[in-house]
Amino acid sequence: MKFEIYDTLSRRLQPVEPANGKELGFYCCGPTVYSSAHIGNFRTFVVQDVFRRVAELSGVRVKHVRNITNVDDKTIRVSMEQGKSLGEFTSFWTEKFHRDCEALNLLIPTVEPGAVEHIAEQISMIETLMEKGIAYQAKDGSVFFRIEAFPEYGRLSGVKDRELTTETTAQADDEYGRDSMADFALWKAGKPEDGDNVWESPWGPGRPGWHLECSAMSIKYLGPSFDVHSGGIDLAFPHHENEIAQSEACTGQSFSRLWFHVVHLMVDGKKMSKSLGNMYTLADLQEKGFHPEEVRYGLIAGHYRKHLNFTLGALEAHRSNLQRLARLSDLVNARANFTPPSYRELTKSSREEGELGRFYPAFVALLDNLNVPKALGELFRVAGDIEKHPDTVTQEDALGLAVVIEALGIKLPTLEAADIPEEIKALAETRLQARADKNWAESDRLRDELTQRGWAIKDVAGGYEVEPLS
RNA sequence: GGCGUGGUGGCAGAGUGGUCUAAUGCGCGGGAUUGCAAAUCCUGUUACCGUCGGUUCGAAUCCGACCCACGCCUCCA
Repeated sequence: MKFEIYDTLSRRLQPVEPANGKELGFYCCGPTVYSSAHIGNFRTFVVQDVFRRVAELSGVRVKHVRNITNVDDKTIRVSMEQGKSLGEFTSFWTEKFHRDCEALNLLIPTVEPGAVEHIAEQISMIETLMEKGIAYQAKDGSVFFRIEAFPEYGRLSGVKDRELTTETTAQADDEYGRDSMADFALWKAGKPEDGDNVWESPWGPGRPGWHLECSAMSIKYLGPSFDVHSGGIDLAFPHHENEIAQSEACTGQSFSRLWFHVVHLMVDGKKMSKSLGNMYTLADLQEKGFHPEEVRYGLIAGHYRKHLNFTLGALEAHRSNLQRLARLSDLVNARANFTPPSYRELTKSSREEGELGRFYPAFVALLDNLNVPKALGELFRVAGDIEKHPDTVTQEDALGLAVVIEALGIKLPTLEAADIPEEIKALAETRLQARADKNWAESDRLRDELTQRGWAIKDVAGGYEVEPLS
């Protein structure tokens, strides 16, 4: 079975394989670093991470490029409001983003270029487009891409003749002096409110348009024509449409071969929005006592091409699933006398049927357009069999489980005891004695006290186990 | 208005012509265990698949209409 993904461009499943036969060029539109990314943003990044893992575990080498948008209207505006330099401001949020990525067990991209470090490349693309007569400078000094000059425009999103259909176009012609309202900015002329955040260019001081950075950086690191480009569904139009137009017009070659888009996350059945107060960040959820692994599980638990309804209740359910998987993994590895190889090690070969034992169907579900829910179903179905008949575990089962868990990027909770503070230990010991004395009232009182202090106690044969309540 | 996606049990979420009275997880019921719990284990939990028609020997799965929800339509993943 080959890895296939639904391609927005051709509107059908397409095999995921490198055109050059060696390495898959994979570009993801990264975050704009002006605040904490929210879980909706992370749904996209986590799905892209699973995509990469599945590709690598099926034997495809991946060059993963994900940009950081560290110069745009918002980063400039907010940094100015806070009286910080753009660099200082965006570094802060970039680091925050990296910490969240790590917590969510995202693989680090092969290259993570920042827009502001690639202004020269962007200017060079604009120059080419100017030479070809596809770009023009408007009266306010900005440079625009002439959509008329690119007849293919609209292929990805199916949007055509947009100026006739949008309401916003009817009003407000020409604040910038564009030839057509549909034309988009390649270079934005500097304005007084931009402060020092302007760069020199042949068209005067200003900054690159947002769409351009992805074209410039993907072409720089993956070449004019590469394999896969991905982002949130909202980016399909206009961002990706514009990327295709400017890139292909500039290089004369076809841009990304495949496109896959991740559908938006809903929270409690509604679109996330500031006014509804349901725009969770990872930190928000951690404050509520949830672990990043549970959040990751929640973000992949629905198929990426459908709305995912994210709820706190579901998050609680995931905790027990993760614990069950951890127990299963221990059981399987012990039975098969198997030590799970590292992720790196696992990606060194492709996966054939038979090699993954009973977990092969779960992996196949992932190869089939990243069907994570189906994969989880298959995973738990086999889990049930194994729990009932542990003696049937094989080497292949053990490898299969390891591969599937790595493909999903699931970090299993450790089953070992956490560090227990002395006073908690003392309470537990006292309770053990009370139980030995059959002093149930005292024993229950001590259990309540432990609970109040945030610890759960379980009685096991001849002793107890304590663990932090989460 | 244009383009697009989806409506499956208490919740989440697979399933795209027959083995579907529909996977899986959570929840819930019963039992074992426990001083009582928790955790764990066993066991049960019969959704007719938005509505109405149509095609077919046969549809959750195909077609049509309608209802509803959601997304994109200039910088929001």
